[in-house]
Amino acid sequence: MDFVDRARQGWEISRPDLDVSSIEVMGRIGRIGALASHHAGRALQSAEITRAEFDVLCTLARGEGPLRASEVTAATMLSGASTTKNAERLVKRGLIERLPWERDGRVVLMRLTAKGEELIDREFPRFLETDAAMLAGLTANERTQLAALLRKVALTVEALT
Amino acid sequence: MDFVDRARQGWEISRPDLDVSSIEVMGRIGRIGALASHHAGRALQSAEITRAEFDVLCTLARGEGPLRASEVTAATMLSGASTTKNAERLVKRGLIERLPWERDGRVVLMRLTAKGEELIDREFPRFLETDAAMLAGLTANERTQLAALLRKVALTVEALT
DNA sequence: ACAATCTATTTTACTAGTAAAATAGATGCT
DNA sequence: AGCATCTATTTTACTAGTAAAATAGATTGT
Repeated sequence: MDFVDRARQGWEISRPDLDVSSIEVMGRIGRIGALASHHAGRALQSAEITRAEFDVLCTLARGEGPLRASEVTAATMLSGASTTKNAERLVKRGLIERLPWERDGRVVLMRLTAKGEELIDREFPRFLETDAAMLAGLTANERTQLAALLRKVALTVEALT
Repeated sequence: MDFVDRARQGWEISRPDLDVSSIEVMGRIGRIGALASHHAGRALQSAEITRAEFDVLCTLARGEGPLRASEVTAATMLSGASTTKNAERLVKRGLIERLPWERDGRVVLMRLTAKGEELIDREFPRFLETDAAMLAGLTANERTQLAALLRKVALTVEALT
């Protein structure tokens, strides 16, 4: 009995006429996402960094070369204002640097510093381990299947504007 | 090519030694969850209600009878302080009411008003429809499979404290 | 019974995130 | 070229969420 089984049971009793089957997938995605995010947040406290800041660093770490602020905004799914604030905090901590872009003076490029790279080298593998631990209940085959199904959903959802 | 395919490609180039396969599942869960949540938030603007407030109302709607504030806190995964604030806003809008519990004076019970029930009757089916639309790319069989796999993950993750 | 302790919720003080306005640079049209 | 328009980022003013302290009621041990 997971959280969604209990929720579904509740709806069955209070609104038996509704077809709530979509929560079997979407409700679990929301719940697992929130739990995983809380977990990661707690794990990152030792690095004195927030989940959002870690997301920014990961985005930069996996990008080829510096990224525009707007690219970071798109990847993190936060507002542009948030990107400015996160960037300020990360610059202050010496984890990233901002550079102008000579081809367009409006653009601000963001890049990891050596210290930022180190933080990712240290924290990202730990992050991957906790993520992997959450999939411990599945066989390799099930993981592949699950990834493929989620990929289909992701493509549908990303297409909805 | 969804968001995670691009992220994975990035890691492959910048950190080819790391096994980032867990993001195939966990990264997509996070991404789909965030997109779905943004979507729902936008849809609820017409009802002048936030996602968090809607979650509180749904929790109460599917519960049998009034729920304790602490039960709402557990279900929404927000802090107790947030439950107090959300409850205040919802009481002010006449969508819920707070009652004392005679068996324990510390406890505050929360219950939907008729107006709150109406809002759920109106908005929850619309919410289910958008959720269902996100699964449009899957066959009925795939949906069942996906739900079963996510259920396993949910049970693992919920067990991690 | 009553002091110490525990528990549920609220309050306080603060941090993070946002929408909309402001700023500054680029582009297009004549 | 020059003015209107568009675009990228930052600033401002505000809302939502939180941790920790405060409050108030319950429980336990003597």
